[in-house]
Amino acid sequence: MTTTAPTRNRRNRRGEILEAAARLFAARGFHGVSIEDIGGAVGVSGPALYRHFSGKDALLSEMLLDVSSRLRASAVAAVTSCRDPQETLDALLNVQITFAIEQPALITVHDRELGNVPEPERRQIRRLQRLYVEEWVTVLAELHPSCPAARLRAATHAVFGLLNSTPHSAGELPAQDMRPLLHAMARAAIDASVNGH
Amino acid sequence: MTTTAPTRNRRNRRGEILEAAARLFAARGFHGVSIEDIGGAVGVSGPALYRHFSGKDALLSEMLLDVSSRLRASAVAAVTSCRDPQETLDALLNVQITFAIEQPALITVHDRELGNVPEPERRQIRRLQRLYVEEWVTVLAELHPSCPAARLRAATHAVFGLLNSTPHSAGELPAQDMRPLLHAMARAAIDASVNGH
DNA sequence: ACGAGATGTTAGTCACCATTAACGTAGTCG
DNA sequence: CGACTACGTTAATGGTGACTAACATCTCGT
Repeated sequence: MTTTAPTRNRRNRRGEILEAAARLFAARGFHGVSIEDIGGAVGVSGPALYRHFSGKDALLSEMLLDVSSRLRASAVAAVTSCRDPQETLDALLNVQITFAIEQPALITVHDRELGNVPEPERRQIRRLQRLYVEEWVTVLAELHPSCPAARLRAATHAVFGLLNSTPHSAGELPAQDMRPLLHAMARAAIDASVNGH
Repeated sequence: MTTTAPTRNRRNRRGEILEAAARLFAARGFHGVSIEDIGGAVGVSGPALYRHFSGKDALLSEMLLDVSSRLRASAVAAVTSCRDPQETLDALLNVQITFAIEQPALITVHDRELGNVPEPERRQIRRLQRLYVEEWVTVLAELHPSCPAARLRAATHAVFGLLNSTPHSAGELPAQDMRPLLHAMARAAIDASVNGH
């Protein structure tokens, strides 16, 4: 019964909370979720959260900081491990697709709730997001040097919108089919965005 | 001086309120905006809103009902006024692009805040949204009869994500360039989504 | 001019919610 | 054995916010 009890019980309360909070924030928005709700979702009640986080804001900050760091880190890894820009672009697509499919709640919160993060860490998250976008723009610029950067940036945001649509098409298609579909659509959209440049 | 005064002053308070509320809801989320905030944004203060709407929920309901009705109506118009499915698809793309570029706040609220609409009208909004999606799926199915409907639906949602990215790439590109860019990307993405079917 | 309706205003009221206080209960380690 | 730490619990507390009440004002149609 109590096989992994000591480790299971102690470890991961923090993680469980972050996960439950992400799901709730994605569904009802930061202000639509109470501390009590989050506690309830992991089986403890209310103020127990303050044993793990200094407050609701801090919880959100940590969540977004974690997401944007991981995205950026994956992008950097993709860029440094590929020779060919084409190959790099594929790798970047896979990073974003994996994230969008495996962590839809986090992706949703990531692009909706930045405004609720208090100032010190807000700046840092924005910085990471900007750097992430720039990884994409740099690769695209290598592939299409004559295309203006503003256009590449707009195209990049559009592709993010496309890929992050997964939460909306929730149960429509199995992940196994969704992945190549998104990849193909995004590739085609990117190619079209630089046509004539 | 008082040319259009009587009409201007009296009429449109309602409209002004809906517009201001849309902007605020898009920026900070339904629960992040107070009645006082909305009133302040149109120069009246707080409870004056209850002269125009029965409550905050009703305000949101009306806003989303209006958006989804307009979208669906435009889609129906596009479908009935075109012979060729290709032409119809172009018209649908233009509908969504126009909306996304001209009413970014409404589009944002439209796909984030449905969860905060109370039950009776929630169902109706969902219905309109579903019908709108089905207009797209129907047209796509005519163009690619062998492609499974689930795949077309997922592709449609992905295209919406792409087109609705405008609020994110806010000032990047002038609307004049944004429009053809989005059109080209969406077209290409759609074509890619049915490749091999 | 007068009463009605439409539109605002300010001062409650009541609920909800983030956060803190004060108080247990285990396990751990000396 | 103790204390120390990690984690929870149930009561405040204080602020905010939706909504209501009571009280103007302005514009009309008559």
